Amino acid sequence: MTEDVRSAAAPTLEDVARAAGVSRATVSRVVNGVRNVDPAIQEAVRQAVAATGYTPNRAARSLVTRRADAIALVVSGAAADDAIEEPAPASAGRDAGGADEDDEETDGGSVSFTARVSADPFFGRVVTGVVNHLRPRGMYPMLMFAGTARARDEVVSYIRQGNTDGALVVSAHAEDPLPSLLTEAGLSAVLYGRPTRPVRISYVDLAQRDGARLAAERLLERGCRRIVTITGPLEAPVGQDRLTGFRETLARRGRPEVPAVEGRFSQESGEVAMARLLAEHPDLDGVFAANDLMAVGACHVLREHGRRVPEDVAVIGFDDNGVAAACRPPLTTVRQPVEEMAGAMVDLLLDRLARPTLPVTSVIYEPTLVVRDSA
Amino acid sequence: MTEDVRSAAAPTLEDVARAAGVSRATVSRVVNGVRNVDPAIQEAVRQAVAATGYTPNRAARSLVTRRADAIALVVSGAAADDAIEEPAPASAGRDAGGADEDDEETDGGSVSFTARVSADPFFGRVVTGVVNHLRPRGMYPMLMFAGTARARDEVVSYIRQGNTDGALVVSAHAEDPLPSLLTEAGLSAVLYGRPTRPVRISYVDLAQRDGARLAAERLLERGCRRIVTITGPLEAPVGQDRLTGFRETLARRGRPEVPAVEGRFSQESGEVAMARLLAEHPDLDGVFAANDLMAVGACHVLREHGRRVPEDVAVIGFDDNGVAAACRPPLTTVRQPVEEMAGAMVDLLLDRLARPTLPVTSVIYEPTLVVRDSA
DNA sequence: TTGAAAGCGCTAACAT
DNA sequence: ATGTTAGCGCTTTCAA
Repeated sequence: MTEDVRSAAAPTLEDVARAAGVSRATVSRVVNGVRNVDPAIQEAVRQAVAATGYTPNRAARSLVTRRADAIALVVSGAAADDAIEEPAPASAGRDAGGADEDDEETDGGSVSFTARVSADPFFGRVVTGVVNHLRPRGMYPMLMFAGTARARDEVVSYIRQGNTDGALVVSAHAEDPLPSLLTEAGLSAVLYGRPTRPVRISYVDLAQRDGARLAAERLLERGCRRIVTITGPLEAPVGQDRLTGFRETLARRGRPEVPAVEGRFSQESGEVAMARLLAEHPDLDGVFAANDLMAVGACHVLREHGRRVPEDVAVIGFDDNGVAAACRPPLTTVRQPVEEMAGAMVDLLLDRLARPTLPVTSVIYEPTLVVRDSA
Repeated sequence: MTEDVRSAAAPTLEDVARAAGVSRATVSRVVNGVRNVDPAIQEAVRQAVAATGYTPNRAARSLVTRRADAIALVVSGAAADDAIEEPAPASAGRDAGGADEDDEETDGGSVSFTARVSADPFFGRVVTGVVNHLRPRGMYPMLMFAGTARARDEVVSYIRQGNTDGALVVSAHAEDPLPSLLTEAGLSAVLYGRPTRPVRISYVDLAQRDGARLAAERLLERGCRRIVTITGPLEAPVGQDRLTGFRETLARRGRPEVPAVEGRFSQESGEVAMARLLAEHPDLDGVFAANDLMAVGACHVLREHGRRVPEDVAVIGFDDNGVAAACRPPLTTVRQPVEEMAGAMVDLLLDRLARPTLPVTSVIYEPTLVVRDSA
């Protein structure tokens, strides 16, 4: 009973005020860094805060400020029509032991969506970038998935209710109604990647075409004569831009024809595309895959068809995720500084929240070519 | 001015009460599903809620209930001494373009920690499992990383301040002071994986030794004569348990000697370990790697040494992450139903929060062997 | 520059 | 079964 510091109810502004011999209002001002407070008093308050171990009650603050002091990080991206989603892969029998209701709660589409998300290191990089950049500000993101129309609506209404002050959204590479929904609802949001349709919304993006150009030039330098490409989903801006940039560069160098097969950014889709390209163009000697996962798939298929990488066929990926360095051979790829870009999203959103009048902006990063062994 | 439904301040309990012709308290009761409310009135209130588009203000509710209605999902796990962390890998020059302050804000250790986290699909699976299981309950987790002592302290105090009602913690496979800190602070938490030291805390785990047994039996069945293993970090329970289970089974079958090299669960560490095992035991014909990432690394090294998998050497992994199926050859592995287990963590925590008197419990899942081509 | 006081929207006694 | 009322801890006019 000597130290009544512990386990007592959390100290309030009132307690600090009493300890410092001032009013609640003054303490509040000091805590919130408002000017016009006598330095001496300021110091006294600080002491009292330290002595009492005071820490503001967020709920109380939110109630009056009408801000949540929290932001959402939503991984979105199913097509407008969720029926397009692939069915969950048939795998070995389910294990016993637990919450089977899980399957009922999670609507079909969502399963493959989240599987895709956890399979692509890209999302992990965005998430870590955001979390790390938010941490110094004492904030943590609420993580949400919007893989189905229903989930999307829930996310929007959750945010509308003021549970978060804004949203960071990273689309799973497909046309996505979420950005529009958010802005229409008057909510602050920042995107990773430019929106499909022109929406008045801030975003962070990579100069995709420049990246594709880098890849094309590298392949050309190596003297590749028969170059092909595995694209991303063409209904998404990333897919389009990488293809366009690649083709333009090649065209300018006198190669107007570039065989292309569309992939879905998964390793498997890369394998399928590579097999097809190989069948149609047995003489190919250079491949640009629109992301690393597909490039890895391409390498596997090439090897299985007896082609050596890079001796027979040069391969270049995109992203520079961990898989690129771990691949055999290590993948030459176009690096996208995902973590930094995610950090920029945070800054953009926080700025916007601080001054809502700020205009919508976008920041574009430049890609770099990371040369390893595959090309 | 006709429809004043929109853009007016959010409707409050008061508004609903007025619309329904009852008191605030009654509306509150209905909204919160408290008994003792006349069915007719209940219906009237519901109508009013729908008509006004009312939705509770969380801040106000939290202020009085003293619950945040939010939970934390913390990915933890640096060793007690953060200095142990590896330096960030030296890679190609940094790109221009942005927030360089990021490096100053993020202390050294954290970089490699988060890199490791985003590289292992395991974490992604936990996260998606949690998010998907929480969604039907209208909740979203606040995501935090505790890769350094500082980050860890911030996480603990954030939770202590009542910003979340409890925490789900998944340790990055190493001894971790976080569980103790949390319980000592009287906070509700549930772990993924049993704690290193016996702490009175609920957790969800896999029957690790059974999983290792499955792998051992498979290798034996295939007629492997010289079996080795690449373990996980031995200071972590997972690492220990998988090794112990593996050795015990083999010993019972008359193979007391099992060469083992310790890995760190990364692909690269798997490669290094495999190379060493190959050098020391050129006659090996069966490998059990304590996770899929290391198994993939092992496959690479084996191939580079001219060994065919599975013809010359059989390889078995653990986890059944996406990489296992994508590997060449597809990996035979011990499946851990990570998403389900993450869902179980959610249930455990939510139960605990609902009835704090509930005893600490643990639920153990059974692993299954997924046979593919590598063994 | 500081203090007094009025709520923010909600829940939970308590009274009816 | 329903209503009345007293705050939860904080910010923010408004006076002084």
